[in-house]
Amino acid sequence: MDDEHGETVCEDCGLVVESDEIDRGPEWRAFDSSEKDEKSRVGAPTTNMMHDKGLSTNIDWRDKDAYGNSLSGKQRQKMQRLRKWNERFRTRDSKERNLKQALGEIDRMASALGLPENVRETASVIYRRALDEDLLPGRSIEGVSTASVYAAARQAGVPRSLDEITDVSRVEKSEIARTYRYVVRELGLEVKPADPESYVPRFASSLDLSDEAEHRARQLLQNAKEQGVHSGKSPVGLAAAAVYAAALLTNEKTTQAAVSEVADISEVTIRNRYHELLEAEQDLPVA
DNA sequence: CATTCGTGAAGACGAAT
DNA sequence: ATTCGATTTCACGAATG
Repeated sequence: MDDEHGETVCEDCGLVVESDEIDRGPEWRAFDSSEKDEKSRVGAPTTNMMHDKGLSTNIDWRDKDAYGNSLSGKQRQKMQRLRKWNERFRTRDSKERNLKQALGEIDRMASALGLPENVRETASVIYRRALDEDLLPGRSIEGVSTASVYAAARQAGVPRSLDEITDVSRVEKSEIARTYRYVVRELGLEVKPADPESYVPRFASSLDLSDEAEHRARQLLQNAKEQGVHSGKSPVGLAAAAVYAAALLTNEKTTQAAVSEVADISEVTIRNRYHELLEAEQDLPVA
């Protein structure tokens, strides 16, 4: 369990046990002149995710030690080497500034979405690569940051829907989607279509459903998968339908409206899908 | 009364051209 | 850049319990 970000999250499945707790941390700083405040100021302070982990240093050019004494020849050479390296980092200043800002955003969004630590790290890595490959020009830092989080969450098997991502991001959905596709393609990232099953725990949890129902939902999905019932269908929709169907099968009270609410999927879609799921279930008797 | 179900028109998206 | 096909959504009314 990890509750350092105000949420109690199951480490391996990403299930959010307690969600609406307060993430106390300092107010986030202003980003730039175009800072459009309003929504989502829920970021936790970042220490270990700073762009350089707080290790950047300034090295004086004089060959004196902290007491003002001159340095020996050996020491002097050592200092030269250090300066060289330090300078090397400094010349990357513009990129570093981007990184710093982007990582802050990534951390903020991941925190707001209750994503585990490893996802943030993955997102950071993706962003760094994007930066290294000069994918930034023409695209907003915000957009790429968001896309990185989206991709990272999917790769880690704890996907968040595009809508959920959009809620905590500062850019529009269409741009996120566009940037995401671009980044995935350019970086050759391997992201399989989201697995509907990975949404199940979260939905079931939000609806207070039994473990049995949750398990049932998974079965329905696996079943559907084998029969190729999905394909072109929204993974989130399938997950929502499976959860609803499972609730019915285990006689637990839930309405389409409730599922629709937590999954952010229309009732109509849930209806269509869960009919398909149940049909698939019949054609293939439980093994 | 609440919930579920089905429909048809409209929008969004991806693929193909 | 536009067109096409499939999917999802919205709004509504009917049926079900």
